[in-house]
Amino acid sequence: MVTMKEIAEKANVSVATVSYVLNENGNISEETKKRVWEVVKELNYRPNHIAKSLKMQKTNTIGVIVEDVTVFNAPKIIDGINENAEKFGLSIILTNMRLEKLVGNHPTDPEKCRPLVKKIMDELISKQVDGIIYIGLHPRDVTAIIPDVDIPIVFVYCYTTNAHQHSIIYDDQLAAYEATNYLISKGHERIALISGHIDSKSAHSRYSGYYQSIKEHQLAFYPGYIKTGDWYFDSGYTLAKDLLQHDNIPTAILAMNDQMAVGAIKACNDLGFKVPADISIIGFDNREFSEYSSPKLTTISLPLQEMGFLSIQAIQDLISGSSKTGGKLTCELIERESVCTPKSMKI
Amino acid sequence: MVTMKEIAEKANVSVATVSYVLNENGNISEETKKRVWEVVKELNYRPNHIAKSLKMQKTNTIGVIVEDVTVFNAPKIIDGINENAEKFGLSIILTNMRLEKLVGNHPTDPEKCRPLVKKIMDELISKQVDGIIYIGLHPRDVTAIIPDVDIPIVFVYCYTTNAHQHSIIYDDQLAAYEATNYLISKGHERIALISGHIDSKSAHSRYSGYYQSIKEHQLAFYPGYIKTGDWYFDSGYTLAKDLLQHDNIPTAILAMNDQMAVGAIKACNDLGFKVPADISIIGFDNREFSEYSSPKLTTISLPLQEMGFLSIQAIQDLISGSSKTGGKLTCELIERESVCTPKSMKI
DNA sequence: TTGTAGGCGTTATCAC
DNA sequence: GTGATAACGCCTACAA
Repeated sequence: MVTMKEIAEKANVSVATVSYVLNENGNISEETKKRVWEVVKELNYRPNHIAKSLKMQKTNTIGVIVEDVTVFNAPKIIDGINENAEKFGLSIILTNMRLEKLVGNHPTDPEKCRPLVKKIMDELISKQVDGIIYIGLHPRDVTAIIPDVDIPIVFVYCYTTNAHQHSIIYDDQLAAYEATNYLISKGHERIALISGHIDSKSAHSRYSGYYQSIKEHQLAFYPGYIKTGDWYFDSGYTLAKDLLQHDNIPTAILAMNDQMAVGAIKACNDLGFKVPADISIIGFDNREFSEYSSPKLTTISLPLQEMGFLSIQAIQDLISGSSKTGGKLTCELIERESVCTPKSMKI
Repeated sequence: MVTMKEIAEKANVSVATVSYVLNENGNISEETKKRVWEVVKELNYRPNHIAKSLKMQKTNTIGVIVEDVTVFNAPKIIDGINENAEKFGLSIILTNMRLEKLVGNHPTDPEKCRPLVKKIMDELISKQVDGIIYIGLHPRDVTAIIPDVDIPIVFVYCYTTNAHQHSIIYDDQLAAYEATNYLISKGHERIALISGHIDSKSAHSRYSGYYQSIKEHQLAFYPGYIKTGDWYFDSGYTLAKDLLQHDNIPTAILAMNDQMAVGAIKACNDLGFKVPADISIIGFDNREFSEYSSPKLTTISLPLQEMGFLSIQAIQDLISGSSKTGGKLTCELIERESVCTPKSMKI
């Protein structure tokens, strides 16, 4: 490895001078500058960030902890982080907890997770990262999992109740509210809901949004229209069948994720209902496969890339001590082919 | 930040002694060890990896360059990297080139890419990474893109002709060969192929595998059964329609990726052919959505996680100078619902 | 305008 | 058994 010392010798100056010209501070004559730069190019010198970090007590590096990279939200969030990190000249050390492999789809047990997170954070702090971004597997309160460390942390796709830490989340309730509004605006009055696990924060918020819209439009609320699934395809399939095999069939179904929505589409097909002619279906999450269903699924897109992008801004704010505004991000409705005006409304 | 010096003072020993007990080398009395450890716990000391790296001239860190994290292959490869990196005690610095955003789906222009890669590699080398893993967007020769640097590099999901660098790839030809064999074993004799871009290395290899199988089984080779698409859903749809609206309709279609396979399924449905009863369809890549199609798509699974896992092994071999065995990884056939025995064979 | 020297937190050599 | 002390590569007062 070529060092400043070697540059200095070859250019007949001191290391200090080399440092000055490299960092473009200090008062150095054009003459010397030129000579130093020539040697730098010639020897293909690359500054040693490790040494610099040690001296400066700053690494310009952010530790990113992902609960699981293979989960659908992670890549886009990471992409957003990268995009903005580059603008700030920050590097990313990525640690993947592989949580889904470790605990499966079960609710994450704080007692098991905490030591894991603690170990990873200690490691990151040892590496002198300037801050940490923590990307959750699903939206939930992770306060109980996070050890008490003295370093800026920003949570993405999950949140904490610690006031001095920031959380970047999106507005589940608003999204479900708008999805329901959209259905109503198309003329639907009998709208069923296929929910995810009832103990899930998201499911709860999305339900609230649905309910809010129904009430605001003074539509009848049928408890029988609320079905609770488990987020998976099969539950969407069986619950939709349920809905379609009883009296008072709904004209539209709002599913709380795309898997269940696609399952619902299959149920309709199997039972001889056409989507969307006979029944409209709307999903949630805008997963990649929602574009490949027949009909293509109308759904809600989550602001994942934006969340990643903002998390870098937030961590910078935390590091530099400037105050930070909160606020939830909003989702976007993606209109495709699985929703239309109900039959009864048609001319 | 608490340092060894502070530990030393509080424990009434020298820094050297602290170092000895922390690293468990040197001959230190149990007495002193105990005293030092107590202070370490008490002050919650964390070693400074930056200082250590500087001294040891080794960071135990691998730079991972991903051409695009949001592309389907990346998360699983990264997951494999993480899994094995943890076992070796290695950290990962992740850099995302975001290539797809920058150059789109066009063939990557070496003249544009090279400076980009050069910049990223210089940055990584400045950070003193012990080696670099480069994850490609799609399988291709990236030799022209890679600057000449003196650090171990392993390529994943792409390859180079440089002898001193390793590439981790899977066997496209074998996979297509086996997919075709599978169709033939089910009794199919008229098997059409929906190919990707003809200038793609993968498309070429997969075609070879298909051809090899047809020939080995002494089946007739109809050039009219070979259709060239562009990897997207729509091309699968229109090309399958082509195939089904002319004479001598095939009994099975091998599509070179899942998007086109799903497009082909839709074409069959629209034309009144049942999948798989009238026509069998097999895809490639085992994308997430292949599980949500109706019928569920039979396809080829790529060993992505394994490739990531092995890349860490390979980079370690390169770093430690031990020789390394090459060899392509094999894919796995995922049997689902889109293939069955052709009608003519049924009782 | 340039050079000297101290120090960032470690490890390791040598002396005691 | 333990302690000084010199690096590792860089930055930056301060001196010249």
